[in-house]
Order: sequence, then structure tokens, then C-alpha cells
Amino acid sequence: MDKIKILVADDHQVIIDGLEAIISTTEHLEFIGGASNGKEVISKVESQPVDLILMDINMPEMDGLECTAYLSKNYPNIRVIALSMHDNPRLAKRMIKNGAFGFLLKNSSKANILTAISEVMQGRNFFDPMLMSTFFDADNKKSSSSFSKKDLLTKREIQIIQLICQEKTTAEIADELSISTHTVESHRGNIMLKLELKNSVGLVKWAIQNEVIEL
Amino acid sequence: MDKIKILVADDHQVIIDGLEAIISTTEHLEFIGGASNGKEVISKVESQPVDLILMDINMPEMDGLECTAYLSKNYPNIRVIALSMHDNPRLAKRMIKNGAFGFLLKNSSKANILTAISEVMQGRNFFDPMLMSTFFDADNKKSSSSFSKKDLLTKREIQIIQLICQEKTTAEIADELSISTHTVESHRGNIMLKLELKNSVGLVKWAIQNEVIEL
DNA sequence: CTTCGTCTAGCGGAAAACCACTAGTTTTTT
DNA sequence: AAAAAACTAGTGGTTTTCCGCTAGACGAAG
Repeated sequence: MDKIKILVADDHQVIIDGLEAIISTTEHLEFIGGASNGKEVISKVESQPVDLILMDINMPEMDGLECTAYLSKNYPNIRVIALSMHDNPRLAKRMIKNGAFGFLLKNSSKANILTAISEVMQGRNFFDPMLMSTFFDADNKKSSSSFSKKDLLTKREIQIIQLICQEKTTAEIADELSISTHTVESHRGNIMLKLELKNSVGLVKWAIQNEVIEL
Repeated sequence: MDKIKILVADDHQVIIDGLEAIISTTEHLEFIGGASNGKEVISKVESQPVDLILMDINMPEMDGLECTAYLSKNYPNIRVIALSMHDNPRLAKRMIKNGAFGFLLKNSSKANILTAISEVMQGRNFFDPMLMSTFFDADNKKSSSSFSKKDLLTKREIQIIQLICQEKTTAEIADELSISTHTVESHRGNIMLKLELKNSVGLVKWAIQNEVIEL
């Protein structure tokens, strides 16, 4: 079996050097170069065969997201593993969507990095275990710890929010609850005040984030 | 360091035997028994010290969810790793919420199981890499498969949607794009028509569901 | 028993959104 | 080059939301 040809893309030379050290000292892996932005990556893959790219997300000129999307269209055989400083699940999702096969945090262990490379080259996905943790935490923290503006709201107000989020007008809500439209407006006003929102668009987003409504 | 005392809970004896084999042949790990439902688990932890439980979710009498919730309240020092046949992210979330520290699929490799145990005993979370894959897939399929009304929209319309979702008013949007407010209204009108929406509340929800905006 | 919070209801007015319809210009497609 | 689609801009009007301010009724907590 041939060695796996790996390109490292990151705008910090230290990262490239570190990964080169890990790659070069491992059997079956071959470090074939670094790139400091997406455009460099593309010019390199045009001039030589590449099997796998360890791709930073934040880069100048052309970032990892854009570059990965381009590669997955034009070079579907090249596998991409996203690299990131931050364990941001949303970012991870976007990278996966754009065609990345894996997601690693920069402070990941050597063992993790090597596992990721081998898994991804076998066509499987690999995600940093740390990311997985925050994935769940993100959901838990909101519902359990820390104070939420949700506590400021009364039952009736929550109810009004839910109806607003069902695309109902003030008149419809008033009708449904058998109260006057003035009352509904009064509630809506108080809600806006308490949550410091500008309009109902913000209200919907707040409601979803705080799990007052289901999407 | 003492051996880690592990209890295995599953209503299938094969699973218990299999895990016992893995545990017993590994240093620092000690298999201290099996249980076929949640009630048995509780009676066992009452009679002897336990460090970690590999807990099946589907069990008769008292299932893994309930049992884990009970343990995390009354025996917070006992670590629980959930076991499941199915890579169901929702189930995983619920187990984590109930106090589990990890989530393993039953067809997971020995290496994975051992890693999970060691990670969890160090107070970290561990999630089966396979689960992570389906986590992302679940989201991707929804947006990619079948025809979406998103295709009906033009770039400009998408742009307008994004600005509306930033809680901007028509005037602000017009200003930002250097076009007249009439044009913006015109776009908004077309969007509403194409997506068959009633108002901007529906628009925000649609935008989130179709990943036109990030929450 | 009084205070506090909540729910209720109203007024008046400003701002924003929504609707329908027309129509010229630019860009893209055929 | 012609046709189609997208972007632009307008008129005129209705509906809805948003804002501020007042205020009574009721129940719970002090």
C-alpha cells in the first residue's frame, strides 16, 4: 500500500510544523507540504496528487469552508479533515456539510489525529471526542444551569409567545384565549420589554433557542 | 490504583458475557456482575461498591433511562455509560441528560469500549464515533433530500431573508443594500408568495429549518 | 391587611409590515 | 437576438405590530 499523501493547511506555521512532525514520524503517512490559505491549497492539489488534507477553518484569502466545498466538488477523492481551535458544533456541522470527513481540535492528542486519519481514509467519519462533549453540553447547560430570562416570564406570557410563534395575529390570539386584543398586546409588550427584543422576529429566535417552542 | 469495579446491565445474557470477557481480560478493570434490568442494578449497587455501569437502555421492569436518573441522584459517584443497539441521537441526549457520562453502540470495537471506560472514569464524556456520524447525517439528509422551496428563491431573496432574520426593518435593509424600501418590500412580498407564508414569524422558522440562517 | 405580581383592559398614535398592482432595467438563458 | 428571470421602483391602501401610559380585579405572600 502506498503512503497516504497529506497536505496541511493553516495560516500558522507552527501548526503546520507540528503536524508535519507527527505525520513524518508515522509509517504509511507522507507529509507533502503546507498551505497558508485556501487558494494555496487549490494550487497545490492541481500540481500534485493529494490523498488527504488537514484543513484549518479560519484562514485568510479563502477559508476552510469555502475551500472544502470547492474540493468536494472538483476533487471528490481528496479527503478533508477540518481543524479548529474552537469546539463549535455549528462550525463542525458546516464543515461536514461542505464535504469534510472529520473534525479535529487543534489541541487533540497525537493518537486522536492518527486515528482520525486512518478512519477517514477508510471512508468513515471521525469527530474529536471533545467536540462530542460540547455537543451535548450545549443543550444541557441552557436547560439547567445559569439564569435565563425565561424565568422572568409568566405562564400566560409563555403561552402568548407560543401562539405568536404559530404565526397567529393578535386578534386570533385574543379570540383563542377569549381575552381582548388589548390584553394580548399588553402581554406582548411586556414580553418584548423583559426579553429586550426589537420585534417578533427576535422573539421567534429567542423562543427556539430557549426551547419555548419546537421548530 | 484500585481496579475499576464494573457492573453490566443488559437483558441479553450474551451481551453481558461478551463485555465480561473484554473487562476481565483487561488490566485495572474488574467485572463484578451483571443485571438484567434497572431494579437489579439498584439492588446490586446497594450491596456492594460499584465504580462504573455499562447500562443498556432498553430493559424490562426499569429501563436504562429511569435507572440512570435514579443513580445520578442517589449515587452520583457511580459513572454510567449508556449502551444501545441503535444510533439514535435523541435517545443519547436523553441518557446524557439523565446523568450518563458516555454513549456506546453495542457493535462498538473493544478499543472503543476501553477508551470509553477510561475517559469516563477520568470525568470526561465519551461518545461513540458512529453516533457522531448519524448526528450530522440526520441534519444533512433533511436539507439535501427531495425538492426544497429554497430552490425557488433567488440570491437576492435569500439575502433579504437573512437581513429580515437579523431583526432589521425594511428601511434598514434598503439602506444596507442601497436600494429603495419599495424594492425590499417587493422582494419580501415575492418571498412570502413563493414560500406560502403568512408573516415574518413564519419566515424566520422557515429560514432556520432550511438553514438559510444560523440560530 | 397591605403589598406585590399577574392578568386583565383600555386609549392614542407611530412605525412597520403586508397586499395588489404596474412597470422599467439588467442579467441570464435559450 | 429574443425570451425569461431577476432586480429594481413606484402608488396607494390595509392590517398588524409596536410603544407609552393608565388602571381595575384578583390571588398569594408578607
